[in-house]
This record gives sequence, structure tokens and C-alpha cells, in this order.
Amino acid sequence: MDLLLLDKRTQSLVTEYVPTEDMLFDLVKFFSVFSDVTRLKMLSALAISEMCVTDISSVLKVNQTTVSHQLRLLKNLGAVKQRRQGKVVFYSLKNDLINDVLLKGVEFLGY
Amino acid sequence: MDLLLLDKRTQSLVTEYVPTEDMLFDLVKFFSVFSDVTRLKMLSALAISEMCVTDISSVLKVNQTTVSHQLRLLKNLGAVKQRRQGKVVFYSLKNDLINDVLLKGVEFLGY
DNA sequence: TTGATATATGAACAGATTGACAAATGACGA
DNA sequence: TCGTCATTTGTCAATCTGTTCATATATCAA
Repeated sequence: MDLLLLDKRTQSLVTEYVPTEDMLFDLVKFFSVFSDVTRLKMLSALAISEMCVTDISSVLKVNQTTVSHQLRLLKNLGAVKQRRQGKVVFYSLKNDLINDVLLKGVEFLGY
Repeated sequence: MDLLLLDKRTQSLVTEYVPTEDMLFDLVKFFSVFSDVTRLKMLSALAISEMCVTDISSVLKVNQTTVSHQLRLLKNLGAVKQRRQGKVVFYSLKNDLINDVLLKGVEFLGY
């Protein structure tokens, strides 16, 4: 401990407020969902409508393999869900909070 | 164009809704603020109180050099602001939206 | 079963990110 | 000025990420 100016009271407030390592890890995973251009494109597309892999790929002009890899990531992170219908797999946002967060970003940037 | 199932109407909705490249770039920068454990710790500490570099470093037990590097990053990304007072530089959150977004993450995870 | 279509997976590479050390800078008091 | 303290910066190795190519799996129809 090597505090310079911080009083003990504030120090303990901070220590209590900073999330645990587990929680930090999960938060980082959650926010990493939004920290890539390709994923943001995909998420905003899915905010409009459920879509299959091929359509995501062709509307956004992103390689099908890349889309597949990113969808797996997004699924593992809990951002999207899937539904198979024959050969086709439809993806959609799992939760409205996903789009909420996206909009918070837009709000921050003042667009 | 190689659409599988998507109708033209939805396709144009999607195309309109997906942010422009510039905006996507800025959004990625914004969200990258939250996608690292060290930065999250620092942001949640600053959500409690303005703090100087040394105190951040010692309360969070993160190397002072690392704190400095990340603070510069956070400043460039517009997440924090600084204020110098003699030898000491105080950092604080630039905007309440920063903490809002953090809390959205916590909400999503259901902690 | 075979072929065609839709999607998923594995391996590998290029580029970006993070954090550590050493050194530089800025501010202040003696 | 000199020395000290607080912070910043440069460099770089280690690690992580995103994408691509090749290949595999899954579903269906003929």
C-alpha cells in the first residue's frame, strides 16, 4: 500500500465497488461483443430481423466463413441465439439489452 | 448479391440501419474502452472518485506504468479527463454515460 | 446412395494489444 | 541549480484476434 492522497474511506468504497475478477472477466467478454466492426454490423443487422448465415454474409458483404466464426463467438458470449430449419440456420439477438448497449454507444458518440 | 431468403424490403431496412464505416469505427473504439480487465477496474474506481495515477495504481494493484498507458488510451478514447495540480494528475470519468454502459453490462450478466 | 446446398470447423498467418522495463519529462522545494 | 517525486513515453516480447483457405458436417432431393 502506497497511497498518495486518497483517504481510507474512499479507498474502501473503491475496493468494494470494483467488480471481482470473475465478474470483470465476464464483463470483458460481454463488451468484447461490441468491439469489432464485423460483429457490430452483424448485430445491427440482426436488430432488424432474424437472418440466416448466407443472407447475413451477402447483405453485409462479409465472407461466409467469417460470419460463421463470428456467429459462434456471439453465441458463446450469449448475444445471439439460433434456430435450425432444414439446411438453414436462423440467427437472432438473444436479448434487447444487446441493442440497448449498442444505442448507448451511439448516444455517447452524439450521432 | 446472393440472397437466400431475405425479402427486398427487409434487405433495404437492414442496409439503412447498419451504421456507416466511420460510425462503426468510432463505436468499436468506444466499446473497446470496456473490453479489458485493467481498464474496467480503472473505470469503476473512477466512477467512485477522481483519483491520481499513483492512487489508482496502488489501490488496484496495477503497475504505475501500465496505469499511465491505459489512462492515455482512455483519454484518447474520450472516456476520461485529466486535471493537473502541481506534480499530481487527477483523472475522472468524462461522462456519466461511461458508467451507464458499465451498468448495462452488469445488468446483462444478471449479477 | 449420390450430389447439391447451407453451415461449421481447424489450422495457420498477419496484425493488433497488453504489460514490463528503462529512460525521459515536468513540477516543486531546498 | 540540484535532487526528488509523480507521471509519461519508447521499445519490445508475449499474447490475443480476426480472417482466410481447405475441409468437414448436416440436410434434403433425386
